[in-house]
Amino acid sequence: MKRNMTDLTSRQKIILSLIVHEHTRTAQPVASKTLIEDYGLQISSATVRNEMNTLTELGLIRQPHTSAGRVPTEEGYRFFVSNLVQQTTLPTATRNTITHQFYQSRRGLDHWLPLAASVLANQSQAVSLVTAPHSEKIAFKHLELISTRGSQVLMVLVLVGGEIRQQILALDQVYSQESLSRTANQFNQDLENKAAHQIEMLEASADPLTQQILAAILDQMHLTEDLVTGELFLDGLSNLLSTPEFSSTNQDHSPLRLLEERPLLNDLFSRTVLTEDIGGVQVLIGGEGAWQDLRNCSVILSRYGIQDQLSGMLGILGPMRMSYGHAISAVHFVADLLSDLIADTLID
Amino acid sequence: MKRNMTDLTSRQKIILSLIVHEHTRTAQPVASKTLIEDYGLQISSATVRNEMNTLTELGLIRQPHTSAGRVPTEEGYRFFVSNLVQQTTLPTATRNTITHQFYQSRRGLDHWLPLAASVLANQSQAVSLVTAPHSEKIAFKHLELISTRGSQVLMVLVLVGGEIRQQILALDQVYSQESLSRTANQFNQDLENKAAHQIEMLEASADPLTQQILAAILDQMHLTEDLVTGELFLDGLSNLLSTPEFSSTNQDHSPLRLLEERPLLNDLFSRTVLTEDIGGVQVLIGGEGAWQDLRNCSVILSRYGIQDQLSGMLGILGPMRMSYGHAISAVHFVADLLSDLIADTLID
DNA sequence: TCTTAGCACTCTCATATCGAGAGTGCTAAT
DNA sequence: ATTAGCACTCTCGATATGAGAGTGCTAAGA
Repeated sequence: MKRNMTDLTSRQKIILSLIVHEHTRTAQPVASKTLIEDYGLQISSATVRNEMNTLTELGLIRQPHTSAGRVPTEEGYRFFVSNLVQQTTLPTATRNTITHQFYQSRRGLDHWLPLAASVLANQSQAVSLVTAPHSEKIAFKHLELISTRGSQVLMVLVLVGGEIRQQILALDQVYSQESLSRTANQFNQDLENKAAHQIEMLEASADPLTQQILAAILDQMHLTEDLVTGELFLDGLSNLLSTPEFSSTNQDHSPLRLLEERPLLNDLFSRTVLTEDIGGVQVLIGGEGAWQDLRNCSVILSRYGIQDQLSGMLGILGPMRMSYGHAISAVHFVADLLSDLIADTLID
Repeated sequence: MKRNMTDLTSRQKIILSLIVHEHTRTAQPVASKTLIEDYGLQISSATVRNEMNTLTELGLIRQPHTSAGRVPTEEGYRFFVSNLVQQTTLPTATRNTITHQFYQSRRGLDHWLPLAASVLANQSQAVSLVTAPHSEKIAFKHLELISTRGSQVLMVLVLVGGEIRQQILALDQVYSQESLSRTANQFNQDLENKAAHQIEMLEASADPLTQQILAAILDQMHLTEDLVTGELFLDGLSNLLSTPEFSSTNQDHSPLRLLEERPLLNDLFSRTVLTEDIGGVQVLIGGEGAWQDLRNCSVILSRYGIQDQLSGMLGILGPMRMSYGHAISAVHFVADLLSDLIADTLID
């Protein structure tokens, strides 16, 4: 039973908003009296209680026990996020500070991604996660073969989009750096911008070195890989742990399992933001029935990068009681910022 | 007041060992009766109590309150680790399983390091941490310049040891891939195996492209960088959190701060294993007075890699109450294993 | 019909009390 | 030196109690 805008009077919306806001602040059930005192409502507490009753019947809030204040339910948060949350943009000062940090740091994803994680964690006071971006269409850009010791060779493969793969190859015999370079250059001429299936259709060479390298290249390109095979940047773990939801005795660390187990993360990503276009922010409240581990958590995710070329995921994971307005803005802003930075340095 | 082997009778040593063992198992204070019942000691509980008294006076164990069993003190653990811990090698079956996992996985650090972290976490039931290895003497091995878009160039710099640095350069004008390759090849001939200070002494070139690239190379090589600037692999966080020490209400998440803040980690590393030769395992119990954050934790660290060439750190962080024998063996074994693997694929 | 003052009612939480049980330290006997 | 026996101490869970918070309901007022 999905509620929409029109099911609630504007006063009910205000009260729900205030409950969410106050509960987010204090982590305590919210009493009718608190509402009129702290927010200066021009109605009596009895009226507020009546409205609360209605909201409770609608399943948007609940009382932990008979004589306690109210707490938003999962549904309540969903309604709030869908219909009531405002301020979809970060304060200008904050935006400037963050932007500054990015442009001040050394150029390159290896600095930007941890920074993004750190910014997200600080802004949201939750755990942040950022995956390295991943080429969407995997195509050959450049190859380099570096002789190391004996028959061992370091292969550096650059894909269109800028992803770099490295691998140590044990070849059948010792080759000179010269012949390695010659072979690499040949590949660079022949394979530029070609995808794996195009490369496979090319005529096979008789040269054993070429054969071995080609096999390795295709091998690397076929590692279509899950989204989070690459690096994953986490930050703000202590934020999550110091939250009352996790400190209380009824310990439940299952949300953290999600962060440690790549398959779970992959599942989460592929069933949410992966289906979205870049730029859209998705909010998952309480696991949405699908992720038992996220029972008491909310996740805010976005894809970033360049559509159809290079993209990654970023987002935050926090207790269900969180500042959705701010958190969503932060995720949105950082995703856009990273996308812009990547666009500036895209390798195509 | 440092105790050594000879300060304790052999029976006292046995009792201390048993207390450590039992407490590690149950996380509870150990009673004299438990000891004789569960471990079949041929003496009475009263005798055990007398010995316990002595050990208490020596500061090796303590009682949480008047009528409770005994718990090892920090000092007690230190004595145990220094003098009593046995079995410095993992069971053969375990060793084989682990080795198999490594040789079965795809070749390369990017697979080995996370695997090492995972193995350590599983074996120790604690948090594991593994840093990517780092060249000890930074020297030029190979350079590649790849034209991307406009005046932007992707620079891939391979250092002796196999470390790969990449950077996007914004050059003063557009250069053809051909001239980029020519310049790169020139560098490859001139700079092979040279360290930064040797490169600086070379005669400056008048060519603007060469100048820009050289500056970027030196810039990268001068990033002497802290040890853990590179990737850091963590695993087993949930192990630590599900431990009674962390679940209890007297929450203290400070140990986790250590894992999130690079400067702290750097400090820890540089003041411990960095001073050791590769292969030695260091055990820090209760922060050893220097790290307040580690008050109730123990850390077992080792350096791995190739002496004077390429090395990284790995280890575990767990509650002070841990299976030191097993944990130390695990750290030792994984470090050696990684060192061997790296030796096989070293780029020199 | 909507609002609100007033009040009884319920439930939590902090505090105090209590007894059982665990485990010790000590003493005296072996 | 060891140990049986016992008094003693302290924790911990159970039980009781009272204050206070917050509600729901009722009846009066707008």
